[in-house]
Amino acid sequence: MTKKRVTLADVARLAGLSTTAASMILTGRPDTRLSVEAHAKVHAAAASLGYRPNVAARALRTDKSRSIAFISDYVATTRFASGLIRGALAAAEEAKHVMLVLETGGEPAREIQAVEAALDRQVDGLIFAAMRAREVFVPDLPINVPTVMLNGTSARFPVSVLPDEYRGGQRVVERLLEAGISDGVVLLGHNAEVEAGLFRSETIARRFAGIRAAMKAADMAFLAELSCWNWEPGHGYELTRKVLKSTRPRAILCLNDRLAFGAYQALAEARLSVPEDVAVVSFDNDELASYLRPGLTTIGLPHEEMGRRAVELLLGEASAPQLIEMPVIERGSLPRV
Amino acid sequence: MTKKRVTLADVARLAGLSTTAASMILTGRPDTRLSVEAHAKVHAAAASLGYRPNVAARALRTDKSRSIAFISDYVATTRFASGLIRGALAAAEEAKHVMLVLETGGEPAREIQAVEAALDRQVDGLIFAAMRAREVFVPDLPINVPTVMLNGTSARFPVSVLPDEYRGGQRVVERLLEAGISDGVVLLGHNAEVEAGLFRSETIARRFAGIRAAMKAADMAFLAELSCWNWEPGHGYELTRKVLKSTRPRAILCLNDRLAFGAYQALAEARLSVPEDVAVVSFDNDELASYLRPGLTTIGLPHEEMGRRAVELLLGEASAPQLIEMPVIERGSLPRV
DNA sequence: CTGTTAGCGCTTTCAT
DNA sequence: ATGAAAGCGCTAACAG
Repeated sequence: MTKKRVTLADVARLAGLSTTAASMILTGRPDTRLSVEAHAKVHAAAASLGYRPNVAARALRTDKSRSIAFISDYVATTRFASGLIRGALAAAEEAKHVMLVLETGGEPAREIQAVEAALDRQVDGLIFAAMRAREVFVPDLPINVPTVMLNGTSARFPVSVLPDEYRGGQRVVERLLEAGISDGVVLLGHNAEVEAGLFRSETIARRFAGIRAAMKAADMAFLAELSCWNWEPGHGYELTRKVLKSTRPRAILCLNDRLAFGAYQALAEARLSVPEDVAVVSFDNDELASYLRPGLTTIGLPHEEMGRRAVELLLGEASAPQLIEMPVIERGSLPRV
Repeated sequence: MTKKRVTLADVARLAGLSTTAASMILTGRPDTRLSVEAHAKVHAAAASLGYRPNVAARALRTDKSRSIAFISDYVATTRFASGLIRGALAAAEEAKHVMLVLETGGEPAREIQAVEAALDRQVDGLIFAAMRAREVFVPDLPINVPTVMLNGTSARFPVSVLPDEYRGGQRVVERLLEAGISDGVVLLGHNAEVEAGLFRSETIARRFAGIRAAMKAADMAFLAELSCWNWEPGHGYELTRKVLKSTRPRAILCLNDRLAFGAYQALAEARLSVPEDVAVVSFDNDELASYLRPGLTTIGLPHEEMGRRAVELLLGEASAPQLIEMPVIERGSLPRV
């Protein structure tokens, strides 16, 4: 159990060389000219002993720990955005880095602890991730490692990765047009404050902006705009039920998939079929979207790609914010003409 | 940016003491008898400089890195079991540890890399987590730190944390009885091979065993057993549709919430209401369960609790496998009498 | 071409 | 009651 680990000195000894030589050979430094024979001996020794470098020791010496920290409010553990962490994990692995995951619940005290815990371990970089894209609280501590904001922004750290919501908003309208639908569209999930960027998320405001811009460009107007504060299935259900009493929309544009889910329930209750009677299109590409019958056509939040990009920016060089394209996920709730 | 970090030596110098004294005071060693004054000076110096210990250096010296590794197949990033990671994260934080998360996709090569990456960083313990509880592949490497299996088992490492599926199986039947339902129950998601423990998961086999035992104890028999290999909404829908053609069940017992989701769709289509016409009960407590109308009563997989327990076992002392209770989550698809 | 030496920042005997 | 010195495992100057 407590068999001592093999050290570089052991390898050097077995190879009959100095630790310096062993170190140089094992780390593959280019400028050094040790004999081919020496290389062979060291590698053989390392292999036979099962040598593994002690990263802590190396970090102490080189100031490079080959690890990064992923600090998030809730995102790490939310179905909704676990894609962020998965993408980040994959990119980190490719770069032979390891990722610490820290959750803060959005509480300042835990934020501080998390940053300190990460910095104390000499991480090579920090990712601040947010469940809802917005200005992220970053504790006012000295941070002397590269930092990127993921699905959020910070005045202090300009490098951020965000979904291209404006373009996504345009796309959903364009997609409606492609389906031959240019009127009778109900907007589900409107909220004036959010649209003004006051709450929830700046990026959602951009989603609205994109939608408005495309509507205007196509000279379209909504048949109705149904407002609610939260975007849960229950709200989608109630609002859709209500609107169906007074009018018969041709399509429902939902601000997220959970609202769409509720809309489906109300539509089914009213014996209206999707997409023949009423088409539905939405945002997020929640797992839900594939469970629905028919599958929900939705503008996906590219979480995995975002997570990956964040790590690449962190480990490479970058200074500009990055907008990641939101793909149209075709499923069947909105056919093409 | 590259302002050098404050070291213990800086603190000692400012306090006018040796690093030894500073170290002892800051780590709060009990047996030492430095003057109260010395304590005050060191703490003041540390605070004014914003001193933070270098964990890598400390780890090198003490062989304790205050970090653990969470190695999983997919679980870290799956909505289904992100609770595992969240619980583990919370417990690690409480114990002032940090958690490395590694994903292997179930590929042996990546498993090996992950274990090596973790061990190279001197982690204090390893958690192997599986998305589906079963015998987990653990690479055949020397592992000299405490290890616990989470939602899985390994012959090599006896400490494991699993849901108490047998008891959960019994509970669902007992709950049906409480609702006054003792016949007309359809089992949705039967699979002979799985039940025999041959595929998918050993724990699911125990779920079946618990169900069977409780049925027998109550002298009940299923009206029908609908088999399928995968447990996706589509299967639940199709099978329910089919069974409704020939019979009218009083209740549907689903092996997971996704099947139940499909069953709801078929029931709605047949204009049968839940729970008045047909009651539904299920397993997992997927997020889905709360979206349904009415909410789905389900036997929850206690992921968060499991993750938490795994870390506690890892950091404390433990040698026995742990069975975590599966709670009945009441929602409305199965009223009490 | 290869080895010696000196730390990285910290804890820990062991003296004083 | 306090400090000097050694050393964890590794890398990087600098000599040979």
